[in-house]
Amino acid sequence: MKPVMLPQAFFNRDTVTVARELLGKYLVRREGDLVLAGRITETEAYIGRMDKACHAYNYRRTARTETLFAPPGTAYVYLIYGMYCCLNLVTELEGEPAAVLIRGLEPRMGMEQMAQNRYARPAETLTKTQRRNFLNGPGKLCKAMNITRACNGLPWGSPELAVYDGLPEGFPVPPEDAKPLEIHVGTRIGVDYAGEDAKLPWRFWLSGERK
DNA sequence: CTTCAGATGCTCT
DNA sequence: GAGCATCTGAAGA
Repeated sequence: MKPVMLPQAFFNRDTVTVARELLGKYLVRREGDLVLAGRITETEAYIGRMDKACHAYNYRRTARTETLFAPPGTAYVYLIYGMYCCLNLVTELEGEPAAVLIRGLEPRMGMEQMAQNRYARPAETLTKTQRRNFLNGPGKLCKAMNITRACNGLPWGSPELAVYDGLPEGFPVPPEDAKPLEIHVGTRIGVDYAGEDAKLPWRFWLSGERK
């Protein structure tokens, strides 16, 4: 199967649907000749129209949330806890502030570079625990792929950041990726401040994921 | 395996 | 000034 970048229309849909359907797709990060990629294993939906957990709840428009009002597929990257970045992809019609948070990946391309970005060491020197928890968190995957606030607002179609169905030419998809997806549903992480909305079943992950 | 303190700076009130 | 869509390393079970 030939790899194709998801069309922008993929993101111009209900956010919860997009979050579910992003599982198993490939996040591809490019910087010059460098190509990094990972299979998406965990996502969460955030919908400003009615969701207290969303930064743009009730259409709140500030310098930070401005990106959430951008066209579908736009990258929304923000700093959290003063140290880590989180990557989201904007969803729904332009002007509807909503996005999917990418919470977890399995590494597929550029393992060596990602190990350097994350631990400043060769991949072969990583411990079992480091290897097992390599990209299973929103801050971890951004660190590994050098996704920073400089990526905030990147429009859909930018080579620097894209989501593919399949891996780029020359990189065979592992057989395990061809198996049918087993999707789990649960509540979102770290949004207790959102009251009742914290109970919404808007987190999705593939079996095999830890946590 | 688990819990837990501490890091660190931006965002909004 | 308070709080945050997190992570790490150390210590204990």
